[in-house]
Amino acid sequence: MNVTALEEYGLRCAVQLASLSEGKTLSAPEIAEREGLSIEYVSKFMLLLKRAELVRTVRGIKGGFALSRAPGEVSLKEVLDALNGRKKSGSEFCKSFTGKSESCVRFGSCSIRPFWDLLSGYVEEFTSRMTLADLIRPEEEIRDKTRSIASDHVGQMRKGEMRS
Amino acid sequence: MNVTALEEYGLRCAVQLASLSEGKTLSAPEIAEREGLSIEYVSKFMLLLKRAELVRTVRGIKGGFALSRAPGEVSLKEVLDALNGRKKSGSEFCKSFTGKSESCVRFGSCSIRPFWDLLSGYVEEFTSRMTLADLIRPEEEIRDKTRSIASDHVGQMRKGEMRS
DNA sequence: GATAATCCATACAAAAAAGTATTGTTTCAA
DNA sequence: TTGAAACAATACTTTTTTGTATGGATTATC
Repeated sequence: MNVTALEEYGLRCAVQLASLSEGKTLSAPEIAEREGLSIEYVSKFMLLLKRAELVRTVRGIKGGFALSRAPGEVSLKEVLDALNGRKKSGSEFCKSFTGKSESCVRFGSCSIRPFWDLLSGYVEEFTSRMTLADLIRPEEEIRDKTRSIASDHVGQMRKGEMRS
Repeated sequence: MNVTALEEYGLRCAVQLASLSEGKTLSAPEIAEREGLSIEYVSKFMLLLKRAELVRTVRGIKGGFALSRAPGEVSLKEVLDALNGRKKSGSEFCKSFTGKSESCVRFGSCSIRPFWDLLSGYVEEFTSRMTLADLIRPEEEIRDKTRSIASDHVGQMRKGEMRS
């Protein structure tokens, strides 16, 4: 259960853009410098984010990258999904669920499915509600928001219980 | 943010052992059959679990594997850690924290560290408290326990707030 | 325009993960 | 005591991920 390089570095690059003032852009060399990554590698991430339309670009000399939406409107889940290029994310946590049911040996009665579903449910909610804007705020505030999300999640599980 | 093959398949094999009655063992061919995996592959997982002393083995014909402790005493975190062989797990979620601080470009002020820490804190708590015995109980009960863990987690974050 | 700095795209190389094969050791049972 | 079935260990192959290199397109500036 780990974070891929693409996710980690790509997200960090996206955060760099979040603290950019309106109208400005940041070039790949600048981002690479700030994050200690190669320019080529950064370019690769940014291309993925651009294709997902999370980032807009200005070409030519003096060009660069900027978020195409306000940082508060971009969830971490969107960024992570874009970087993973639609392979697997969020609730599609486990290999037992690659889309086709044959990929899961005991699709109907997978011993670990309930576990994954419950864990990934939280992860998905957390990443969906946390935005790029949140990441550039003081740690204390990130913590507050996390508590709020976790608290809501408990509430949702209670509702689910009643429904059943 | 994905689950490795080792984690998924290895955990499923461990769960097979959890529903085994006292004194019995399950052979690699049997586990492989039940999980739809190759015998060689299953053997690989089991070796890791044995080395972590989570599993005991009986050699020779009629041999096999069994949990070395009661299923309720084996946390999923222990199993997952054993399968990952001490690479990275739990709170050491992100690549920025591979042990040596140089591996993180901006160690003191990593933009995504607070986020990872908060998310992985939940994951760690969840996997630490959930046991192999839990996974073979009805989904409803797994859900109940999850809610309980999540609820405690919110409480702990509140305490953390007061402390600061 | 020419030039330089940038994005764009894809191809390539290296490393890690996933999965298989093989060889050896143990032990039951005929 | 011999054969078969199982664990033990490691080597090997394939696939995926990670990271680099290269060639082209775009545009500000001189």
